[in-house]
Amino acid sequence: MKKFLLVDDHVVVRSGIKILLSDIYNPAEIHEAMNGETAVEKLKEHQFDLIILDIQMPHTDTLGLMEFIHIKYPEAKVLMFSMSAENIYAKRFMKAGAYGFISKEAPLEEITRAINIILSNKKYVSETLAETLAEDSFSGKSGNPFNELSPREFEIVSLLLEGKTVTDISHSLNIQTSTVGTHKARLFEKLGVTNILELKELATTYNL
Amino acid sequence: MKKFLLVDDHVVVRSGIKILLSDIYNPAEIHEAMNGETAVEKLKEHQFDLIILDIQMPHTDTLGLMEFIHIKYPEAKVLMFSMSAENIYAKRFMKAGAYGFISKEAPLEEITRAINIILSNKKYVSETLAETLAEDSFSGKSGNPFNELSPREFEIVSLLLEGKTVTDISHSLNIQTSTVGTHKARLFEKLGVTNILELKELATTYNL
DNA sequence: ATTTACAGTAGAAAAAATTCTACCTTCATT
DNA sequence: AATGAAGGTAGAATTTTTTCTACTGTAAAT
Repeated sequence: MKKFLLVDDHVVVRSGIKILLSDIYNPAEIHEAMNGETAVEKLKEHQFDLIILDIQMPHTDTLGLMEFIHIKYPEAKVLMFSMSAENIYAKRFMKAGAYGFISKEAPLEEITRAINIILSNKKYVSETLAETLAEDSFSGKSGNPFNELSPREFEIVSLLLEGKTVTDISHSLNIQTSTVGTHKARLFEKLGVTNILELKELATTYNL
Repeated sequence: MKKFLLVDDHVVVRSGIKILLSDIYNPAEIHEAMNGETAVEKLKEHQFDLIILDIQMPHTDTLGLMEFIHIKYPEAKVLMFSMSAENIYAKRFMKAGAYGFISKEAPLEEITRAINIILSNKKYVSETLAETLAEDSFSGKSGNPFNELSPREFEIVSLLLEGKTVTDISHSLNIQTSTVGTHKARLFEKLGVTNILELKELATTYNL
């Protein structure tokens, strides 16, 4: 009998996945956790075949949890479940050892397919995500994306995250606004973000 | 037999509510819609006892939909379902004619209770929300600064928080960028913030 | 009935940010 | 020694945002 762990803070979502799961695997042993803490407890008690992990939960560092599971319980396969579609974090979760990444908006069949693929020990990623991943597996990038930044870019990203404007920065660094602008554009490109809010979010996940 | 309509873009959420519902009312006729458009079609075809409406759906103006239902089908009672807890939107939806407002984080019993109360023709609000509503119905100020915003300002603040630029907003709202700029400046002033990151922080504090 | 307050709008001017191109360095690789 | 990639810089042109002023309608208040 397959053992599952659902980690999500919403009852209705857990219930929904539960029936989906018991439609595919019957009988199935399904455990639930509504936060990271409970999830860790459950992990101590059982050995799961599949963990379905919601990406956004209050008071929970999901990326950290993902890494923890990968290191401590490498045999447990994790499917990340995200509210928003192709989430900017997908890549990072895959690198942290997730077996799959899927959006809650996905049709039922795709979710089912993802679960089946993972249970047969293969990784699941959507087509679009697969492309993105393939792209930089060549360039061998890994780990914290902020490490890719040059010293100057890092300096600027820090000021940007403090709410400083391009002009502020150009003054305190005694360079032209266009120079700051160039750095900013390059670092946005490197980090794969398109605006300051996304940058902030990314920085938060890497607790910068 | 009771007739229900579930409006939510996530399959798993709909499934979750569905089993919850059929636990309480059996038999029950349950219809589903994954966006506003489909919901409107369903409304033409059936007369529902209860509509459960997710507050955040892409490509859907849920507040507008709520108002539409209230005007066009005043006998249909709507329970708003929100991802985040005591959400700043709650009040607006209640004013737009919703019969209840509940968080997806709420325990099962509370969701059940909410549904039952509404089906017996009474309004349901959580204790904390009830307080908030009572509070500023006679004493002007409430703690939440977002309540000071005008409808238009609120609309704009939401888009800003999604990372939309002033120009984006001016297009989607069909107004001048200078107009959006004015709204933005006024709302920054009202909220006491000076940049988008502070705005985001404030919004997070108030669970928006 | 008149005033006052607020919300929504925008034109014009000014300021800020972005984009594009390009010029130096430095440093590693062939 | 030569080539090339990457980092830091900026001028110029362009686009976007901000600021300031001001007109309008509606709703509450005197």
